[in-house]
Amino acid sequence: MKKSKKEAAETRQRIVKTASAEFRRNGINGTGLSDLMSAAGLTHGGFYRHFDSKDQLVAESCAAAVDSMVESLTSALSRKTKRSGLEAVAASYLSKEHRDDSSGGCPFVALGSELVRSDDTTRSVATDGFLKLVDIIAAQFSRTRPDVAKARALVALSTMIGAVTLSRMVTDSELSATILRQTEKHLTET
Amino acid sequence: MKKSKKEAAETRQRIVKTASAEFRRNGINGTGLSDLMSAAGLTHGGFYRHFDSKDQLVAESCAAAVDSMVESLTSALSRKTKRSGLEAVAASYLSKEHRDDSSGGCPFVALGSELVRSDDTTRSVATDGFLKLVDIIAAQFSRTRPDVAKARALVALSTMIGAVTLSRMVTDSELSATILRQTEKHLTET
DNA sequence: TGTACATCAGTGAACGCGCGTTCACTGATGTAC
DNA sequence: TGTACATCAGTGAACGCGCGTTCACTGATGTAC
Repeated sequence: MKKSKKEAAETRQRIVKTASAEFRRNGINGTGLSDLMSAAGLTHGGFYRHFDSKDQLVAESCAAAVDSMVESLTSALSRKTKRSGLEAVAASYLSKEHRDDSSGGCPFVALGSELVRSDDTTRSVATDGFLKLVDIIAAQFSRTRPDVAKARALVALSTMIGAVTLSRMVTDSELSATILRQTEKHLTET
Repeated sequence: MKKSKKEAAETRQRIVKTASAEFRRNGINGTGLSDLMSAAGLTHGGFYRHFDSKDQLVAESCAAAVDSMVESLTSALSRKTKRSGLEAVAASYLSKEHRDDSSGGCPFVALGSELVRSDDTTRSVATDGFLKLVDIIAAQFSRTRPDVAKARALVALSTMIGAVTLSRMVTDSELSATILRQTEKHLTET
């Protein structure tokens, strides 16, 4: 049953991609390796041919989720439907589509409080990922001193992460929409 | 071994209070009923004399955590060391003390992504609690129209919740401090 | 190029463990007469 | 007020279950000659 090196590498990639979505959908604690491997079309016994532990997969799938987020923001910026870069990012990040797409959305929202309790490797990966997103946003403040731009980006990202988290938590759908709308308005006006 | 009604009520209250801290410290999934009951000075078998399920305790301890947060903000406001109410709230909420006190701090930070996946009862409790905090902050914008004040409070709270979550997640302590400081600065200047 | 053999991706069963929940039991509390 | 009895808070052992991890095994792949 051995697969070729190429196939094995593809399998590994598929596990990471599946995990990246499943962890964001059900949480890290809420996703068992058995379910996860089934979702990737495999049996759970093979997991340890690719990874040393669940923690290692968590770290790698967190990095993958950040990468998809970088792509998403870059794509929102390239469409340029808004006046400023921050407006384009905010419109995309604070959309109902993002709120309703936990498995494809921002890992800091989907996994926020779980990442805080993760091991150092995962938290390092998350920190690097956070800084990547900060840089993308800071680059939009082209007429601002770099350190000020970074500070503004830091705060804008914190605001958006908090807002989407709350918009998902709240049971009142009108309140949920208000949180997104008012946050977008606030970021747009600043 | 039966205890008096008064003692039983005290025990129940003690379990909720302990749970409220333990859930915030280790997460909901990370806190077993057995450990929790030990922390409250009891054996785990007695749990179901007081609660129908773990979920019920989660909901009640979330409400208790919100109450303690209401107290904390009210106290910060009464001290009046700052120029405005929002500044007083921000200074307290965005302090290193709050960042480093997960078990005594804001449940939306400590449990954010877990609350999103909790049952409807808990999410309702969380929603009510969120609105309580919003009202406290909105009341500080006394010279503003009520709906505008509420909107501003909504955004300010989202910002603070996102910022403290990230300041706890990040592995770089300087970055962590920067997130808190810049967010406070931003809220203070607005 | 062809053959013999080592490698190792993937399978499926099993491991110990801690989880939430249940239950028989104890004995002080609270109630009925 | 005193006594007999029901109640039920708390104990400690046990339940089934799913978790992360391990392992013997299979057989196609990759390598050495």
